[in-house]
Amino acid sequence: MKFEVVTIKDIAKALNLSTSTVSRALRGSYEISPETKKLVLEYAERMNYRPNPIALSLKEQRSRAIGVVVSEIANNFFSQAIAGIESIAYNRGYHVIITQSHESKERELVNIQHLVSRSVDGLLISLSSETSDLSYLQQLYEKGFPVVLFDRISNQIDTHKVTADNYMGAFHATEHLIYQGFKRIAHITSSTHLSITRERLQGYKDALAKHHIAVNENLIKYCNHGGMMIDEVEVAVEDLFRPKIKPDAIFTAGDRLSTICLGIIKQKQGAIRKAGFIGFTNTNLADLFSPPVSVVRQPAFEIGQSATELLTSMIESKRPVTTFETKVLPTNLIIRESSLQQQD
Amino acid sequence: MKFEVVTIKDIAKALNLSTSTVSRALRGSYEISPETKKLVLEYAERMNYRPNPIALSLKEQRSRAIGVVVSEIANNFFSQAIAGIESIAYNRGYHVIITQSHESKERELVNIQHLVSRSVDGLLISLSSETSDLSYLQQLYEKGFPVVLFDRISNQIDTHKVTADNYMGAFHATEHLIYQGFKRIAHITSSTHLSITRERLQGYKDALAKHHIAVNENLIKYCNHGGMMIDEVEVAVEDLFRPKIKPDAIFTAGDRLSTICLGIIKQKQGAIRKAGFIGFTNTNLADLFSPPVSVVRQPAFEIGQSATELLTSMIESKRPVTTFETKVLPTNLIIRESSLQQQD
DNA sequence: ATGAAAGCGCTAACAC
DNA sequence: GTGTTAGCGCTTTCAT
Repeated sequence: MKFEVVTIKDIAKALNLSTSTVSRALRGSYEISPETKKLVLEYAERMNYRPNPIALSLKEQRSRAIGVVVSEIANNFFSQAIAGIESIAYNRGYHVIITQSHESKERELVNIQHLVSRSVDGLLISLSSETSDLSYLQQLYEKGFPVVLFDRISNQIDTHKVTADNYMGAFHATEHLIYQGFKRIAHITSSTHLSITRERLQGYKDALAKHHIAVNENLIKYCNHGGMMIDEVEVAVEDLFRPKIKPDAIFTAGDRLSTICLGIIKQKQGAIRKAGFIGFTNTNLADLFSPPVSVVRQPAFEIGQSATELLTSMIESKRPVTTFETKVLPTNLIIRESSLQQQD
Repeated sequence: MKFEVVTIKDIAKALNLSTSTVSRALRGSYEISPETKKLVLEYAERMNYRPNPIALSLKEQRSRAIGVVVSEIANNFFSQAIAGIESIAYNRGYHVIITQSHESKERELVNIQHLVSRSVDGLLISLSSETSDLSYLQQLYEKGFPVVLFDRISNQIDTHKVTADNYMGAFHATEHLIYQGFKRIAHITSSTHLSITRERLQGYKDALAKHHIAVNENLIKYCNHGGMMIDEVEVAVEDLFRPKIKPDAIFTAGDRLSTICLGIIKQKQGAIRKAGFIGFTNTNLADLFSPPVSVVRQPAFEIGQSATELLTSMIESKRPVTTFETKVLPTNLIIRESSLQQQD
């Protein structure tokens, strides 16, 4: 069952022209006489003709659509990044198709394959926390398929990349805690497969080192599902606070991790409540928390925009692109109550 | 530039068969000899053959994909609903294409047209707050195109619909405030174009009526952009608290509206702080707020699931579907501190 | 059991 | 300036 859409053929028949003439008239070819052109255009308008993008994709092997793969749209960072992606894509004439990997490498692969076979013209990817083997993506990129990595990137692939300055973001957050007088700063982060994990971890460690605080591996907890499983975070927090000597501050490395961790802390009350807290998150609600929460905020919208600009320029480039850039955008340290030393 | 994908033609050539034989072998037709079948299947496997979905869509006028149009994915209700949609769609073999209207009726229309012309097999729509004229959608539905409305529905179209019980949700929220002793309960809501606005408003009014409290139109504020524009909400809150006699409680009718409103209240301090508060929102962070915020929570995931089940059954139905159901799922009133009467 | 050919909607090289 | 034709990848009728 099809929904009676007008095709070029219908117009041609109605106007006693050939399909090619109609096609040419529609796209304003100079070879067509003004009268015919007018005739066709008006009729098409009247019949509400719309070119069939599927036929176009099949013919031209392109779709004027770009595919996006993120782990989770219910994540402030990603929904803001997607807004940035759409803002650029739409006024360059691209549609945006959003898919989620839910931090699963299989799902990520399925999504990528589906998007590619649907002839998206390029891909914007933030890797799942499970992904360590990028060979599939690598093959794609070697065949010249335009891919831009953002947020969670990888050096296994040589292409354009856009991320926040995770290292400095973590460094400044940690240093801020140190300046506040915290001594035993815990770090809760996700899988070390992720570039963002490694960068933030390094920033944390280097800040400690700068201030002559020894890194204590017991104060670093890895939640490999990045907050997708609450239990994992709960165990991490419990582990952190079980020993006699407890951390006096927590620094979390991700959106979900931060909010889940705050929830657990709130629930557990007691000693934990008193620890300082700062986390990477793009929530707009941090102000509303009790206490208001200090955060490292990423320029999510701008990251989305920048990645999309690079992608569309790759797509539209005549010659294969061979030199790539990695854009690193500064993060924003927003200090609220949660990371201040309490005077009691 | 295409990415060297194997086509049926390639296989046919390599195996000295016709494309039709290969096609049939691939789909396991009984007319093909076991040997040929085996040969083809193995070769296809080896070459990593994947049918081209675009060609299939063009041929079959269907795509095994469903389109989703929501106002904003950066909204807890919608991202949860989308998770529900995906959970059903994927194991019925459908892909999900997500688009956002950003509460703009033009954008909504563009998205719908794009999805339809891309041959999605059906549409899951939550209307934008600007949408009042559904004639385009109506045409679609009259041609037999499967559409299911969810959350923000309309009686202009006779099809399957799934929503939360907005009326009762609002009724109970309001009644709860009344039981707490609040007398001047304000209601901040969005455009009356939206079904959810009207239903929640009615629930609010009826609860007041039941308890013999006169409805005061000055206590009802309409933010036509549903919280997309902060200013609008700010003006509403200011209007509410400018008069000498101020409201003693606020009941907000939407996700964004609720959180923005809380932000404004927090910022303004003073008298407003003391008002009771409850709002429709699906945020998981309400517990973390100060004070913890009472909410009306919608079964977003289940709404998404249910809508998708109805849609796929419509898509797969042999005969045109003529009787439709409207599913109404109960909301969940979660009482925390913000809506309790303070004893001071 | 297999092949040839048409057709889904569109464009473009090649006539005339 | 306009028409004819082939082809994008696939399925399917119709021959054989």
